[in-house]
Amino acid sequence: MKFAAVDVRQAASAADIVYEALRKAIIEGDLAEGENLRQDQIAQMFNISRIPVREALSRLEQHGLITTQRYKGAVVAGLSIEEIEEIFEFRALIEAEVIRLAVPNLDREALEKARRHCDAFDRETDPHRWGEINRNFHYSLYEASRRPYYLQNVRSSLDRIDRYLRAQLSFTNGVPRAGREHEAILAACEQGDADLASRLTRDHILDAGRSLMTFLREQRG
Amino acid sequence: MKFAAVDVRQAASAADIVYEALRKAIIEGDLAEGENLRQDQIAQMFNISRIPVREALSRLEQHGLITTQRYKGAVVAGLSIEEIEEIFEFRALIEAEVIRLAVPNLDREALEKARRHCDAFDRETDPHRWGEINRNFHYSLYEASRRPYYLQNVRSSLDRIDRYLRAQLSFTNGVPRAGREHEAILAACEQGDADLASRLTRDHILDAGRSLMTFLREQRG
DNA sequence: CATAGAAAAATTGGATCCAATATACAATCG
DNA sequence: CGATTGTATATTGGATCCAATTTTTCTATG
Repeated sequence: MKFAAVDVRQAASAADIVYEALRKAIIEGDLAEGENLRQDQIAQMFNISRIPVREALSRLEQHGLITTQRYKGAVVAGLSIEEIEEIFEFRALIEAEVIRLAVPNLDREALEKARRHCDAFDRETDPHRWGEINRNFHYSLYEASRRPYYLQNVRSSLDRIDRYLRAQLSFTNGVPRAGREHEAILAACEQGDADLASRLTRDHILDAGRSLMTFLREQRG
Repeated sequence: MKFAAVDVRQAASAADIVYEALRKAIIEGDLAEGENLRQDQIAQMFNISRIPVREALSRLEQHGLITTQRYKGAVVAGLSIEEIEEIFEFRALIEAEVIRLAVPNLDREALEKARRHCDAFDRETDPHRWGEINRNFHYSLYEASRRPYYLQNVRSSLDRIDRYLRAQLSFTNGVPRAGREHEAILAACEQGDADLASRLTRDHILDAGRSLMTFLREQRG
């Protein structure tokens, strides 16, 4: 018997849907840090019971996106300046290595894809989309590293600080600079210079971290 | 009225207890990879309902220690040779950096603690304890890095491959070598040579990875 | 005896209900 | 009037029950 190849991914469970929705809302900054997350309220929003909501919240807590206290509930986790600095330092280390490993494997297709995301980033005017496109650009290069575990950690660390990064990109004029740095990274990749791409990626992340720090220090006083 | 200050930490929930117990069993290799984990069976072992068990399993899945399929249940995750290699490579990167950051902060107390764990590792004859003592030794140095996020990732990556490492230490004679490498790392730390400690840590992890690879390739055929 | 199909058992995800505890607010007492 | 105590409400963690689906077992048939 012949049949079309169908993506038979298991339909997402309710807990999966809630988890993804809350994760997205947190990393995009739609849920402010410190905001209360009531199980019942979330359950009603999705028209489900609290059971899958609890499961979703438990997962979010494992990833450090929320904190929970018995009888008190969950709140969106806030990060101190020191914690944010540490995560940027970590990202610089990991992502510099990931792109170093990726460069030898980058083919024409991957480079073209990265080019499209790079251009899209420069053209985009909606602040809410910068974060997404920024991820797409970096991931399109990182994927060639063929290191799923590294990528999982890249994603996890970026998830934690993405909302701050997005806020900074929106409130300051960090976008043109990020765009230029993207161009330089992509050029190094196109020339097959792994060391240069690695150094530029590291600097790109540390620069963004420093900008964010000054932004936050002044915002938080 | 005077009274003693008491640690009023919230008693762990049932889900926490199950999570920690299963995590320990998996990383210590008491649960073999591929082994089925039935919610009902686990619930009965702990005399609780399936609800907290499900929550614990959901968390374990987030950490990559098990995989689940609807209507089929959970199995202890097995890692391919490539996945294990990648995790060792990742650990080498992270832990080399962590110890570099730690060395300047190591005080007399931390060094003495590390020395005790180092000696205990050499003296220990029970294979089941090597993994634990190995962790204690490395963590006692890493903690001085004052990088909680790095340490979280160190723990998470070590969790995934610890059972293979323990098996290899038990079945081959990798312990004396690891002991010598620990000595060298500790000596570099005592001399305040961060770069050397970093290089030695990196080599220590990569060496262990290579030993494990040859062990596994021959074991798996 | 081998095999296809039906029935039974096993197993998970989710809904509803209950117990435990924190918080907010009213009642009481000095 | 302020402080303290009691009570009602809000909220979470867990138990029990139900629905959906897979796996296994049994049975009928060629």
